[in-house]
Amino acid sequence: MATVSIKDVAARAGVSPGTVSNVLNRPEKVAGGTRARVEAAIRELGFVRHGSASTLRAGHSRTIGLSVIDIGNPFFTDVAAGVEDMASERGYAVILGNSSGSRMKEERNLLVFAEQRVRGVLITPSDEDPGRLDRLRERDIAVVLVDHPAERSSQCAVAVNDVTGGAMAVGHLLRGGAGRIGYVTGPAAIRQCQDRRRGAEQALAAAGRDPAELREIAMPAMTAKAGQQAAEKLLAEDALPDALFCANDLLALGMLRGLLQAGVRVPDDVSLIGYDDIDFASASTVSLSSIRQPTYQLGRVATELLLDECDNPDTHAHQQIMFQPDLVVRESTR
Amino acid sequence: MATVSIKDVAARAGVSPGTVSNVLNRPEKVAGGTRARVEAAIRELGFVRHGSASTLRAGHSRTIGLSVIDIGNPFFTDVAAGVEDMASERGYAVILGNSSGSRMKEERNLLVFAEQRVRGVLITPSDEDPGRLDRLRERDIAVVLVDHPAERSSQCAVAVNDVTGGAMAVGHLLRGGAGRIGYVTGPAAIRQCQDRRRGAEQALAAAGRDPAELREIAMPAMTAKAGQQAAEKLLAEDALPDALFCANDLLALGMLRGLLQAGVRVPDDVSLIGYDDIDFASASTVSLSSIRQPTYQLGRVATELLLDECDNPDTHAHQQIMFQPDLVVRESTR
DNA sequence: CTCCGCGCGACAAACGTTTTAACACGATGT
DNA sequence: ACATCGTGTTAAAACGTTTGTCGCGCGGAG
Repeated sequence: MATVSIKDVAARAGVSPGTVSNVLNRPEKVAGGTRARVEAAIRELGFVRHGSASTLRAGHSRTIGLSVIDIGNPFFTDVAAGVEDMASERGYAVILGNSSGSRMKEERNLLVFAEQRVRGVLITPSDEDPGRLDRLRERDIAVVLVDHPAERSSQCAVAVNDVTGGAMAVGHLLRGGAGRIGYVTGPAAIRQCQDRRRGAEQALAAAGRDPAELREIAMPAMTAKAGQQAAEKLLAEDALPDALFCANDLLALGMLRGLLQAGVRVPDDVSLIGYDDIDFASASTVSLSSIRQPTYQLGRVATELLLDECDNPDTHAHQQIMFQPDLVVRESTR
Repeated sequence: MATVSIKDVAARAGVSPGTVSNVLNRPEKVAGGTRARVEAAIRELGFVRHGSASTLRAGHSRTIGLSVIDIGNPFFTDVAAGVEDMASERGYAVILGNSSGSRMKEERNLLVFAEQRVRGVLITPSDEDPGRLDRLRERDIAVVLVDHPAERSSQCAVAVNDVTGGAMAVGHLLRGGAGRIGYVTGPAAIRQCQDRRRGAEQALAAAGRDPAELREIAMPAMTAKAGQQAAEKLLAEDALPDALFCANDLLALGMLRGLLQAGVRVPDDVSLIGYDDIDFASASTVSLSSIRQPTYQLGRVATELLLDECDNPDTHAHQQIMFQPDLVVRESTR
């Protein structure tokens, strides 16, 4: 039958509703005996607090939103795992929003977050427009950028240095003797793609080469399928580069499949390096060299910053944290 | 400046709050001119409905919960994609809960769902105890089982025939001339593991062999890491089976890595087949034979059933839908 | 013996929406 | 001219919590 409310619990325990609420939210304020009686009543009646009522009255929820670009990408799954662990340690629930790289879907997810009155939002923005985020902040919703450097110092952000990562990747290719290098990337709006390219160009320059040599193959998505299409595109032309740097491992795995199917040998004909070092990178046909990032940590730390901002708004100091990536060499590069 | 409420909108548009609510929920009930005025006010003030207040008063939310066993497994990511697409087409938001195979976490996620007063729950249960689900139903929360057959006809369920799939896999191994066959599986509590084994045994019996021959290697998780550990376990013994059937592709990929590292050739020394046909199965060192399931469809259809049950509780007829799997032969099997 | 302070609970007023019943007002039919 | 009806809108009562204020009773200080 109908839902059991705080009133029913109060009646059963012989106290007032307010006291039940206190037991729930500030147990230390209520005397031991009373508390025990209330807790017993809660258990017997199977009471579960009405989150909406609580949110409505209290003005805020115990919920945070997480908006990612592609939940199908193991990189984001790992981040999400870190977020979820930290959030549930602190008693928060996570609403996940997947933008699939579509600005419209991202927008809609943020709307859902706003409607649910989440306490804060973790977001890996799919483009550089800060407007949406400002609108959230106007609504008293804390925002922490994930895998994206801060746009200003008045906000928290957690990122990994993508320029360094890009330089590591291409530096490694150059040390392997690569001549012409191709950069397989995703939508131009995605900052990670830009930064990794900048790093690649720096590595070229550092080796005394012209950064403009870098041949860019841009795809509309950063999935394995897109990677395979990039391979087809590349093969349709005459001259294959000596080495390919892919902006993430999914692209690289798709590229690898595409190349192998066409009889191109990796790394003998073409060196190939990815980015993210997802689990599957080491399991692929030719195991994939890649750039490793502290993914799970990224999620955990971002969540910690967000919850600190929520729970201690006065003492909170905004932080911009930048992790460093690592080069992982496997079979796909000379 | 606090949040803008329906009252502010009403004042601005010169109507009563009730009318604004009508514009929001039953636009056809309000006259064209008024509606336009209200909509303008909403836009100008940047009003966004307070979901909690709405849920509180209406008695139910526009939210469903999705509880999966391992969001790190691409199988579930695909299911989740189907769920999310269908849900957002129908105006529902999805709260994702990942149980990581832990009963306690599953329990906690269901509690969060209950607190949020989700309209319904999609769940791939991590064990066979129906008690939790009954408790949800008592609270008027619809439940649809995903990738799990119904326990009774008074509920909806969407599944893929795992017995058939298991039989397909082992039948294929037998046709390849396999002698001793090993079954690498996960926790005994997971039904999929049991059913796939039953199918495997049926295939053995059908080939005139003793089902008891099937050598079972059970692991505590169904991840790539567990698969690699299974390989180590197997290699520590004397006699390797001729063929291995892994209960999912992650186990199979881990097993593959473990075997290759030890110098075992696949499929020459050992045939290997997985289950789920995740994207990465075709990209692995030796591309993986597997059993394909209509994953995305599974999510979509399950959500459709759930929302039908929520939106048309009277006319809703419970359905149990069973899809059929497909055999995908690649390089890892003879 | 009185008074103050304090710990513990009760009371009641919100929070922002939905929804029901009632109402105003023209149009329609007799 | 009157009753009837339909359309569009309003007023007000919920929904289940949280929280600030207040009151009670008890122990210790004066």
